[in-house]
Amino acid sequence: MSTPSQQSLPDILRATPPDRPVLIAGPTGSGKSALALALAEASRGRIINADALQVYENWRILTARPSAPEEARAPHALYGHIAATAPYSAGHWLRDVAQLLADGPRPIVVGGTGLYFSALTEGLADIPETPPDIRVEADRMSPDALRAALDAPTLRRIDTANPARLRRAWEVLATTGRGLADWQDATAPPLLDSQASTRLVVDAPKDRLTPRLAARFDAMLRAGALDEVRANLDSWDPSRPSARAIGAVELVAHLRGEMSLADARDAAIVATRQYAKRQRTWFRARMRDWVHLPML
RNA sequence: AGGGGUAUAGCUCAGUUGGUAGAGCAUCGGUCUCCAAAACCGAGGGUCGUGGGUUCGAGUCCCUCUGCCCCUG
Repeated sequence: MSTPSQQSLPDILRATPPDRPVLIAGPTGSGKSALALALAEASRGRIINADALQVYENWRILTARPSAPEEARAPHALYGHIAATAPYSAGHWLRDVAQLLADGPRPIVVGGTGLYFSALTEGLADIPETPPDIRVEADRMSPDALRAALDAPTLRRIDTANPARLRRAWEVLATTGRGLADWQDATAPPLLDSQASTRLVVDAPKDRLTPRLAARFDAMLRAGALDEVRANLDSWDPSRPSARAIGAVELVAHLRGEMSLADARDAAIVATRQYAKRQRTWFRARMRDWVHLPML
């Protein structure tokens, strides 16, 4: 990853008082982590992870988590603090962040998970966690059955063609007895005041990012990604949230002899590219009023 | 060299008794208030290897050539 130029950093710092929170969003491989680190070093801030997969303890190489030497250069939080077997979601993350914002050095929230940033700056309905057994039940139900059980306001609001959204809505209704739409209407103000924080998006043009993503995956392989995946092989469970790391399923398939390394590599790179596209779409549509910086 | 098979979208393949082509994946665009590196929605893309022939009409039948695969020498 590239280091931010000496020119843009002072500009950013000048615009941000010492205690002002900084948010840095950007697609994978856009160099946002390096920017965050430089900023944290220069302003004695604390880097807070906003990436759904970098929270898992078992993936360091595969999720491009900051290395130990990098973590030593500035305080880091919410990196690898969750066990591979544990459930985690936007709600967990927001609660973790709330504690970190309560006190401590200036927060520099950096990551690529758009939903986490939206939860932080726009709010997230404070819905109780769904118990595992309810979730299992939802997984077993057909889309039609889920639809039939939902309340009208929620059905009107969600994408009823999306099984994941149907399941989520049903889980909320089943555990709380209250419709998802109703909960969302009661969403409390966001944890972070957008006006009182510096919000940055690193724009990464497709033409420049695509070759980088391929090179980065190859670098991960050279850095020992296969060994990292091998260490997860015995307890591998594809249904776990931590199993969603891009490249994990592909490399597991290869280690099990179901796919050549070349095919696994290609598939992982394709998945990475598709992910970056979704991130770009989110940032473009939902972060219009953020400050957009060009990728370095 | 002889025999057989095959050649349809970027890739892997479907195309019924001849009526000017479809799918999955990829690509491109979008949606998304908690499994979000997830899930979902939409769009573009093919002179059907070449040249002839039969026919009102050929991806579909016949012949030529070319490429690839298998078998035999």
